[in-house]
Amino acid sequence: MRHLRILELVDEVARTGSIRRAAARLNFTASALTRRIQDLESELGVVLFERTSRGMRPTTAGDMFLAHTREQLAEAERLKSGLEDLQGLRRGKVRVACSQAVAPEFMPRAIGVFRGLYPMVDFDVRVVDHEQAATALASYDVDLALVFSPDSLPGFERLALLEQRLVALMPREHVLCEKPELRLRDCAGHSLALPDRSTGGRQLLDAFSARTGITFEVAIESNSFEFLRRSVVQSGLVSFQIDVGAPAADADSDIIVRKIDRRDAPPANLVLGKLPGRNLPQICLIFAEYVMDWMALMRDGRAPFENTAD
Amino acid sequence: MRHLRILELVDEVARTGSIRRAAARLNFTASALTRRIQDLESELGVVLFERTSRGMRPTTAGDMFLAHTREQLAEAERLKSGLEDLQGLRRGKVRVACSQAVAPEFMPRAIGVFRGLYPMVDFDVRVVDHEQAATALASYDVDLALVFSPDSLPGFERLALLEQRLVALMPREHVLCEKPELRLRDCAGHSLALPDRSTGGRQLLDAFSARTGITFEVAIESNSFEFLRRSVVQSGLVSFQIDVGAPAADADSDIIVRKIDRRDAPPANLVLGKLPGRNLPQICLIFAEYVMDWMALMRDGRAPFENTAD
DNA sequence: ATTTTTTGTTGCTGTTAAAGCAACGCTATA
DNA sequence: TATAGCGTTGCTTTAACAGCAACAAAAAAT
Repeated sequence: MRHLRILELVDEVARTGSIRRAAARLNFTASALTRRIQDLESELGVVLFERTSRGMRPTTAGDMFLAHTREQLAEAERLKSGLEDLQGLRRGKVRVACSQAVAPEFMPRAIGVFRGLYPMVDFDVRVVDHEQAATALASYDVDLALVFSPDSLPGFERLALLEQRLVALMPREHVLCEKPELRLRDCAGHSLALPDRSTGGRQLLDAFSARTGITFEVAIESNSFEFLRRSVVQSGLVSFQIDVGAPAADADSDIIVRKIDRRDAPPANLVLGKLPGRNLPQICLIFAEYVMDWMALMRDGRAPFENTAD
Repeated sequence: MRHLRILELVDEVARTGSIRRAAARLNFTASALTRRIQDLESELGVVLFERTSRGMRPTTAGDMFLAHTREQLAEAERLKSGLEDLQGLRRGKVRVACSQAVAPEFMPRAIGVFRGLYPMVDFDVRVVDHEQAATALASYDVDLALVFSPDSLPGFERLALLEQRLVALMPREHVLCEKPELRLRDCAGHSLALPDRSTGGRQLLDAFSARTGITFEVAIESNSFEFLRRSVVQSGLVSFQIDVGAPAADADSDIIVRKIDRRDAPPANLVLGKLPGRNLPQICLIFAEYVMDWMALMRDGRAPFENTAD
């Protein structure tokens, strides 16, 4: 939609913080960009950007205009999606922020199957932590967020949630394998590989420590779940993970998964959310509903891929 | 905002149902308008209007686009209002649909005082019945609606309501003046001047008739409250009105006001509302809050103008 | 049945808005 | 002090767009 071009311009200027950088990304010249923005400012009778020697910084008015801009652009996307839906073609782009726990298994599977149904749908998936998810939603960088969050966040409207248990990961030959379910205090004596403090799972562990006084031997700490998982095998450590993020329990896996007793780690939720009050494009709604269905199935124990390990 | 021009164009075409009429209203030529719309259609890859021999009729896609259009235009207004609000000057236009009952007294007073506070604010007030109020809100023709409505309507988000009693109007020398409060059956013997069936007050009367079997002598029926009021004096009839629409009870008035017993006419509400989910421009919010305050005062019996008759 | 009116549309022309190029003044950094 | 990066401006070119007159088709009026 050509008439929304100006909005894209100011949006890009705000994002890059520079006219020249924005111009480069938009295949535009800096001079033309300057003019467009000057025209807009004089038309509104308001200065939108503060000109510093380092670039452009939105003023208060600029921030207001930006909020408006992003809302209108998102609304236009929604219209386009709706019109295409009307023509029978389901297509578009779904942008979703998700936590690391669902990045290796849940999301790829979900999207894979979904794209089998709607091949024209593109995806943009970025892995983030809680705060990043909220800000990405707020700035219309993503349409949906799927994060593991113990309690409700502001700026986050819940669409569906799935209760998640904490599980321990350990190598096949580990002594803790014997019990079908573990208490956290059983793990205290062993060397652990823990996710860092920004993750939801770690917060549960820290809460346990604070409550009971039991401390853990943290041999390895990392912000990469994938790294932690490898460390379980390579270094013979015990790590923790969220239910949905744990590797599939197939026979020939090197990693054993054991659930943690409910009393030690209170249930927390994997929650699918959007920006409050925002109307999502048709295709995003379809995908959201699809994920919600999937989560409902998993809640009922009929997990769509736990038993279909390929 | 110049980039929203195309939206205004399609909006006007849809409203007038004709390119030439729309062009005339927009100080445009029909040829230019045709081109703009053709360009838009080819850009969207969708036909927005069905071309009939009598003019233009929106297609399904056109309706979707129109909804989008009106929302975006309204949103732009909101932004403008917000920006002006930021500069300290409170100005803009408030468009409100109201029922006849509040047209002669309540609205003029409210707006008069309000404009004393915010002189830069323009008003567009149109008198409508219930259904018209809802459609006017839905098509973004008005920002607010103040109507007398017994029960809640769809497409109508309540901001405030004020319980209203039914009152009888009669000439000074009328025999019914003696009692401070009337039963409806007392009025049955007298010649009446009634509002027509589209009004809320009349619906209360009809409900009473249906319930009790008591019928009224309808000497005059009209859709004009002003006409009915004059008829009370000129023809010596008894008429009915809503609390807030009744003439001020000052000493030298020719019209006497008597409340109807609660048992006869169940309380109904004067309600201030907006389109559900819509974000109103700043200035409309300010006015809405102002009216809400006023209604709260009246509910507490401290009516802001019943005793200040000038 | 025929004229008149009204509808949207199109070829052509002039105007206006906007993009690109090169250069300028400025500030922060090396 | 030199350099690199910033937004901005004068000038030229180009693309978008509004207006005029005329056209075809359908409805309304005669």
